Amino acid sequence: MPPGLKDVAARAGVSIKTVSNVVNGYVHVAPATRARVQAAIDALGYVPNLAARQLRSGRSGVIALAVPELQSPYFAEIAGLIVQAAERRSWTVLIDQTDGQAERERNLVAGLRRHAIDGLIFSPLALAGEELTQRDGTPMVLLGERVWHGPADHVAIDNTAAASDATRHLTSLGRRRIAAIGVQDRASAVTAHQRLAGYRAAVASAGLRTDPALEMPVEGFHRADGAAAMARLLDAAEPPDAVFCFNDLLALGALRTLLSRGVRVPEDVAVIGFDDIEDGRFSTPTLSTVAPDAPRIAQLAVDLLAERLGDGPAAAGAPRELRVDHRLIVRESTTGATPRP
Amino acid sequence: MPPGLKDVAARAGVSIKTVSNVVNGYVHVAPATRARVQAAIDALGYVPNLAARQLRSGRSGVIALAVPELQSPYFAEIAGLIVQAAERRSWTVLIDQTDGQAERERNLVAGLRRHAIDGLIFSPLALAGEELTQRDGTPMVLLGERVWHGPADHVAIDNTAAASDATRHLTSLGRRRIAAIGVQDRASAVTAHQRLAGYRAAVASAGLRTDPALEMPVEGFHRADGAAAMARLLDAAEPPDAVFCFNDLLALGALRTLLSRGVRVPEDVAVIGFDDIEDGRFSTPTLSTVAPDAPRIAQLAVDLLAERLGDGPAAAGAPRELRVDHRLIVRESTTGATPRP
DNA sequence: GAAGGACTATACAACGTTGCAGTACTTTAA
DNA sequence: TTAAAGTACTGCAACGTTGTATAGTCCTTC
Repeated sequence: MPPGLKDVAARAGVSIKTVSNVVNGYVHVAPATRARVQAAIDALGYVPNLAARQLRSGRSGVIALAVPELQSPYFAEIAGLIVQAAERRSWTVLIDQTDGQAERERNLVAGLRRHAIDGLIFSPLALAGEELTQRDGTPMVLLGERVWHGPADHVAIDNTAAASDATRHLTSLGRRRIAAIGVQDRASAVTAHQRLAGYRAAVASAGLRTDPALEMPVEGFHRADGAAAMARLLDAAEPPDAVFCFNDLLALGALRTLLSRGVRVPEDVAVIGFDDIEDGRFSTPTLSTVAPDAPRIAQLAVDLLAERLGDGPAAAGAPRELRVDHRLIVRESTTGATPRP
Repeated sequence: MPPGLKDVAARAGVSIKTVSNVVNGYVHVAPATRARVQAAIDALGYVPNLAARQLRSGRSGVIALAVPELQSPYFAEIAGLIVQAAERRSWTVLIDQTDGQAERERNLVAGLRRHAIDGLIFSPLALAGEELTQRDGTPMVLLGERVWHGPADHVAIDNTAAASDATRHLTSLGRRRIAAIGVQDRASAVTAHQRLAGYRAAVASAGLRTDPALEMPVEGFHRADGAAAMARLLDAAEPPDAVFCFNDLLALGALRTLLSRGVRVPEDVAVIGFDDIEDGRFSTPTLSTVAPDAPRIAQLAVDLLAERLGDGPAAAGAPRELRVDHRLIVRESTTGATPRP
């Protein structure tokens, strides 16, 4: 049985409440008393019981982070960064994997964990729009989604602009038949819609014709999906001379198909991805991509949540929409080999 | 203010304890009463307060998983699998990233989270041996480490045998100068030591001479470390004709260096890794590797913890050591191109 | 026809913590 | 000189839940 305030109090010869005051850094405690209590705490190895503290205060010090899947390097990176940012506020992060299942996402939003968490940082995949209304009062910050006048704060890059940047990079290299891999029909696939819109805009503004045959739908956003989509593109009547993939995993899959069929990258087909995951820096060829400012996304998400959780005046305001920078990273898959590392 | 048992009880016209009994599925509740209580629960949207429950029962329903880093695909996969396995027992998993820092690992073992978690699944990197003694009573299961008569259960593959299998695959292809990438000096790097031992054993049993110049040390186990180590090998007087990398990330980094220098894989240098991460199935060439039975590792770790947490007789027994299977996966990086996918 | 058992429901006390109110003493201000 | 303000500490209640004890009812069974 681990020691409680009671045991510390008995050993130090003070009341329970005084020990509590010492633990919580209350100012009006005589130095001598404080030292005595602290000695007892150290001697017994007292650690506050968080459950009891939460029961009293209503705060758990735990926030949840819900992502579609941790296996995806981009989400793994975001998760790591958010954990770091939360640590600076001495919060613990509970990571929830939704696998993109609407049911699980709905549970989260409905507040399944209710009492257990103080706030939620959520990267939705299956849900969008009004479905994302947090039913109970738990503060929520959304990642990577622009919810149409949604009730929650959110942090995201400008997906449309970023997709345009990537596509424009391809047109600026003189490519004429530029394919897109990553199209999704589902109304909730907002990110895919935005990237498609950005792609189309850039294609059109380069004076090229958009061609439905070049817009490849995918089931998921994994390497296998990218590989399969690329195979279909190569088997078509008029194969593309460049591909914009909606994330790096798709791009790496596409790369695999191209190389295994002897298609030269970037000479025959240029490839650009999205996310700047580590894999793309070591693939052959290395992968051009669009890099969101992930550390900033993480920091802002945690900061926004902190504001909502604070007791200050900013706690309850209108939902805020924060935009984070992105930048184009040019590597071998679009411009060819660079000098050896 | 969310409703509590009290509110449900008032609405259903029963005592608080009866509601508690319904919630916990106690059998001796009259069907009519049960229905009335359930209706009240649904109407009010009652959700049990986990903090209060934990305070009473001492159990939080949360286990912690501590891994060096989530960015590493292997750990991300393990984490996902453990979360799934834990879910079947309706446990929540709190993921802790140690970044391989001894200080953080010590904190975990010392029981920093004490009251908050029921058990710990731990993949140590910086700590080994007696340092891994769990100070407070929290049950712990270790992953991937054989702690010398350590006090905790652990689950691991036979690293030495697996490393031998990988190396033997290279010798069986007729390779004569086989390098190893991933050597680590630190006494706590048990996994690296075991894989090195397996490598040496296989080299020796093939009648080849072990050569210190072929055993490449690394700082970490990332792509960049593999790339740098491979560069050093290629710059040496007698470059190898095959490389066994202690994990797939190192191998992918090595692959990058080889290909960017125009070295053919596997014709000039064969490469094999360890872990079977998804990246290796889509790299060019695809990566031969050793695949631990990760789902089984996850399942066993959770099962062991469950036994320790159970009130049954098995709760307190001698530490157990469970061995999990592995298998060799041969792909292009050792045997050349396969028919197109 | 009475004793024993199964069934249904309740009351009360804890789990460990903190907010609030209160006591006793000391210092400052009018 | 006395009221007011400040300091140092204590005691009690409450957060929401569940284990134990208890009490009444109904059904067996000898």
